[in-house]
Amino acid sequence: MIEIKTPKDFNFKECLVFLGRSDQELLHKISDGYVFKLLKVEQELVLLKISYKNDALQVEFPMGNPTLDAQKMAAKYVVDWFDLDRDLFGFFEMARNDQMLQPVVSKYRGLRIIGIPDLFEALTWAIMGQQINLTFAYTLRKRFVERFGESVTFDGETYWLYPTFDRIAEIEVDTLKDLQFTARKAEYVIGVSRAMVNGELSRENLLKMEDYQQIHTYLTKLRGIGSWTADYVMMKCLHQSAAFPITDVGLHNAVRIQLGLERKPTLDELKEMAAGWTGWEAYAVFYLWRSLYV
DNA sequence: GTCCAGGATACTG
DNA sequence: CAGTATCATGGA
Repeated sequence: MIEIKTPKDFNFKECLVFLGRSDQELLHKISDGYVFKLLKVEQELVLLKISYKNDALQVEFPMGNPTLDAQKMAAKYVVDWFDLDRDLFGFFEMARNDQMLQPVVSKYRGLRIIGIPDLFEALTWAIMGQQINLTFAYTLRKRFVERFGESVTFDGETYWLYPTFDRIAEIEVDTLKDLQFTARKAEYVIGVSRAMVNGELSRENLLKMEDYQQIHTYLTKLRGIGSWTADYVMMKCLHQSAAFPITDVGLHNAVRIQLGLERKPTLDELKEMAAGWTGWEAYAVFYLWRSLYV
């Protein structure tokens, strides 16, 4: 077992609410306060059993202890997944004086952006979610994972890995259409896979840029990646706290509900509301999304 | 049956 | 350049 110290403002229960938002989720399981997550590190399958105790995440390895290197990689994944390296003080200070964020932040304080550390997963999940409702997006993802992902069954439970880009790079559009992807989405997903096989597109390369605008411009040049998808990926995978998917329908609904509006806010109204969020847009959006899950 | 979903692109005037 | 059609299915 390893122990990962959590920062001062960390609320595991709130993170669990987010992780448990879909009953079609198969990339992790939540049971009795534990999160189970299968990873492949250093060529070995590693099952994590994560809980929270004594201001730390406790990570157990039910399938047996992996090598020390693999344990380190797993710990890195967890830090990344729960955004543990971030100091949220600035966000809370900003939100304190924001009429819309204040109640949301006080309600869910300690929630962190639950990320998607794998770039391929972040990009393709975002593509799957374009234009359709979340329920159907999860249906698509479930089929995608069950068809192309690797799995292991342990103690009566089956755990899945997200498919890899080299696997998807070699399939055809029609194969994804069978899973009810639109032809366009199938092309986008396969296109992204092939760009990653080339090595031109990688998380490492994107993180080297370390400038919001440069990453955004690079991503939106890829077919199927518009502004919303670029911001979503920067927010969920690249730790860009200034990423702002301002056209997001979920954001619009959350704002409408928070402000008691009968209609959705306009783009100009959103820009005005968010004027003070500078540098914390991603967290503002994530907390507003959280407000939609009861 | 109608309308809208965690949008993006191709086409039209 | 802005506006419109298309995708393709599920859930309310």
